[in-house]
Amino acid sequence: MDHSLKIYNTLHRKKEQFVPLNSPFVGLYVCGPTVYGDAHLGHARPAITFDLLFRYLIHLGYKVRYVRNITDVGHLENDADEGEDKVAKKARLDQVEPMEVVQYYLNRYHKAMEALNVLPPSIEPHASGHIIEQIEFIKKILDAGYAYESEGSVYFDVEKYNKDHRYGKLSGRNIEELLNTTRILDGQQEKHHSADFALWKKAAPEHIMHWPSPWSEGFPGWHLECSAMGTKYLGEQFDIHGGGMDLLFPHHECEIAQSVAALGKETVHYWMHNNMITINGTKMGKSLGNFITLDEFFTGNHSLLTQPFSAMTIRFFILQAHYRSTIDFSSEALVASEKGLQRLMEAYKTLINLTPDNLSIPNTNDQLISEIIEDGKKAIDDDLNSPILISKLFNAVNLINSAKAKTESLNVNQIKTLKDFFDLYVFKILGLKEESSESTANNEAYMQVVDLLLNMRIEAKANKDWATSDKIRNQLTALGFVIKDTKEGFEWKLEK
RNA sequence: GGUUCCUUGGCCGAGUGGUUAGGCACCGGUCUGCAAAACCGUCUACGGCGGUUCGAAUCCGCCAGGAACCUCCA
Repeated sequence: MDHSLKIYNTLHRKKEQFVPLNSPFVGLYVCGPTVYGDAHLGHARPAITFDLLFRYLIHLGYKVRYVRNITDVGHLENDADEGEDKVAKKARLDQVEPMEVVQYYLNRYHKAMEALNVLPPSIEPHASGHIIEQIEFIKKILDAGYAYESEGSVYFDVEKYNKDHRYGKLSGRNIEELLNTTRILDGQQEKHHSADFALWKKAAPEHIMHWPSPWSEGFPGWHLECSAMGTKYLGEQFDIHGGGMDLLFPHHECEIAQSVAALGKETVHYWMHNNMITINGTKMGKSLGNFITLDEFFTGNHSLLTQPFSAMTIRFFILQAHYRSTIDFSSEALVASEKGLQRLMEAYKTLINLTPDNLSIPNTNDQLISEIIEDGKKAIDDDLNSPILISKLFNAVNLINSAKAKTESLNVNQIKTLKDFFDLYVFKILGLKEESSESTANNEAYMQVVDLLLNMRIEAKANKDWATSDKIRNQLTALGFVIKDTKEGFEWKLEK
């Protein structure tokens, strides 16, 4: 592939040229949700970030296998190796089967992702559907000597691993200190060290989610699913592993340790991490209780929201910040995004309906247009810098609007070039789309009625009957229509 | 306490050792019967103190404030 995509590799803390292992194939694994509650704004970020990457890699011509897992077992509350399973707890509270919880929230997650125009991944494996693979993975780690069994559970031996390899290379932690300082204080009987993490947990009698294994009736540790399913579908070595920055330690650190212990080599070439969404400067998170679900955004039904926000506004809001920066949520910021997105989309419509100037009319916009396009491509190549790309799109918006106002000139070739630019970057790569306005045949009559009214208003205006013309406009406005007077007559649309 | 990171104008948010980011808001103008929309233009910046440099908001140090991870979180 001929491209110059650079991505920031958390493993080396720098941007690196992206070179796939087996071009034209690219393996991409992203940590998906634990399905025990509705998706919130924070879930939208990795989904959209890696959707952008997925779309761009496809555009570059790669055959991408995108795996995004569903965690439906093994994710415990409070401590990695203590506490109740999140899904099981929800099931107990709601008095339903754990798999009912999983199915219910998974359906809702899919619906939210579709609204956000996030492409479905190639494979969406469930942890509970890969218990056998996870058991096999544990056996390999045991055989290699980096795990031990203790009262029916199996733990990863971090201290031993750290002697041969470096535990903490991704997160930059010095585990030796951790081991030394916590060893004595640790009250947990089963584990040799507090830093050790569970690969397999023996199920307590009241535990409702458990499977047979060589060690006990139990369930797999949380970190294991990604190692097992990632290598199953993408191979023992694959290109990109993504997820939220909060997963860097311990989750991704443990994944590396598991892979190296079981397979003797590192699995992932590029680690990518999206930053958090903050609210009043503090992380928005499930456990912090300050999150807003995506449904609440769509309905506006939350005390922090002044109005509903569409899925595309959310998507645009997220894309307006670089994925490695925190992004601070506020209703005000979302209103700004909503208006900006509207302006971008309007400009596209304007562009399509633009009457081209004669080719013989000289203008100097060829250079400007190629600069905009070149800079936009460079931006996305530079570690997916969507905010810069968007700023370039707005430069194009400016040009388009100026052409409409006849202060700039665009010929047929330039219009075509700009349209291709928008089609590719706005719709295909950034994944923005028109809000669904069902202009079906059913609406045909209604649209003609509005046109009729506005034509009557034109007549009234011609007769300088301002009372009638204002009455039509004001009443349509009150109903939610936006009326624009133009040189040619009028334009209208229905807001929301 | 340990590790890592951040601090940009009214708000959100890029970027950078010397050249307009962009969006939203505000203000002035063009257009309009009046508006809206659109267009043009103006205005608010790089936390504080030192240092390196011809030049730093950009590099270094210190200080202040904030955040993330070190327990589950995208």
